[in-house]
Amino acid sequence: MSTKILIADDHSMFADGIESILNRQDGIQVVGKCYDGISILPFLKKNEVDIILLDVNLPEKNGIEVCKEVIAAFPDMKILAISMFNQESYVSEILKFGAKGYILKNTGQDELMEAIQTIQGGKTFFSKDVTQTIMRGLMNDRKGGNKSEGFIPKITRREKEVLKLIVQEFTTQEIGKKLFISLKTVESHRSSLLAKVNARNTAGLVRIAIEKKLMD
Amino acid sequence: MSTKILIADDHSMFADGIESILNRQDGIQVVGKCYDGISILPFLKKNEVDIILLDVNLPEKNGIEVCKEVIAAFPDMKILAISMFNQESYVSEILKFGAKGYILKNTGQDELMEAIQTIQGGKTFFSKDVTQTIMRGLMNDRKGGNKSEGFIPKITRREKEVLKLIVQEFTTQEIGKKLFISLKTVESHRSSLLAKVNARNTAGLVRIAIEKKLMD
DNA sequence: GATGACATAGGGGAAAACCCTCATTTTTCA
DNA sequence: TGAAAAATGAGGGTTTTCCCCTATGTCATC
Repeated sequence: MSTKILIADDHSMFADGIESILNRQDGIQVVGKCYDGISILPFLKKNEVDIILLDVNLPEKNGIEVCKEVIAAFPDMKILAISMFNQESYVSEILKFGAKGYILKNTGQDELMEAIQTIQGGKTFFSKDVTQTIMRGLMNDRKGGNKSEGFIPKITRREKEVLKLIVQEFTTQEIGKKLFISLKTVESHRSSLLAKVNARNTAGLVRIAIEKKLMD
Repeated sequence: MSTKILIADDHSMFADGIESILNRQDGIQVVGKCYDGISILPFLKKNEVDIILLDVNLPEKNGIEVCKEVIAAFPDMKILAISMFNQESYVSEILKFGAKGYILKNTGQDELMEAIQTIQGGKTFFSKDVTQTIMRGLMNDRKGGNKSEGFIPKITRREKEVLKLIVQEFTTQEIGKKLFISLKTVESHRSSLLAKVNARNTAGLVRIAIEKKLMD
């Protein structure tokens, strides 16, 4: 009776590597790999899975969205979030949606095994660095108030088109001509974009778009 | 007589994973792992290595720097660059310094093996996506005429301060107050910045500033 | 068939960015 | 110790962005 693991990461080299590590371990069995966010739920419906190793930064549908959906459909699913970045916003966001642990990609395989075993045992697990980040975040929250910083906005198809053109230095007018829509419509999309990413101006919009890879 | 490989990546989970994959292969032997840029040269001086799998985005000293140094000390060293990002600037930069190949972290293990064998055979290897990126970059160069595109403009100390604040969404007026200078002065710096990076507006300035890491 | 999200688009106005020219002082460095 | 580079700033203009408001047609979904 081994622990069944699903790996969800768009970097297949990474996913394959983890699989190779885990399959050498006793009592652990990698039952599947998903290279994007949308194929996870369908997989879970057809296969038995104990723990999902979930990359926070997935294309198409990011890890936080996926986590929300998975927990909604399978409330007891154990999700171990894995991320490149030790960002307080990611950590707190995905934990809010029911992830049982959060580790960084620069943690060693010993710690990975420890995390899996801890979570399989029903407890939670966090990398040391992550714990620190959370603590720092909490302290800042008390100081800074209760802004829901870092939450990932959902950008629509059209908004994304506009966003790409903005980042490519086209003006609102030029974007209108390119997309065969009115200047005013482009302005609408710009406004929505600014509101969604919580930016004050184009500079912030572009920075956040790049930081959060909103154009992929 | 197996191919001796050194893995250089700060995400040890990734490095361990690759190691696990490679060690299953015949004729390949992972002889070491480095988790930062500075430990690579010392390792090479003490160990025999055929191919380095080098992450482009290393902490402390990035992959491009490392590549330059390694090739300077070991001109025949075969370096396969690995990166999360398919950015033309990274690709062309590290190839300029003697890397023999460039693959993305989202390529599968088959392609990884192919890349290693190709490079070990003395040839070069690039992911399909990367090839496309390079081609696009070259075509843009030709279209753009004979400007030395991608050349790094020299940003002055003050300009850099202004730039940082622009990227942080401050307006010209606010920047003036923060730096105790006139709005007009800030406008001057903005103009110089736009001209130096060859951008049409703030959007481009911010994008290029991030792409070229002008704020470090 | 209603509800909600999305895309469309207009008017009007305030603010910010952008562009040109020019000039003075300060720093840097060869 | 000069010349070059950088930093400062003004006047006066155009363009673009940003921010309100409202409104309509489409499409999916419940």
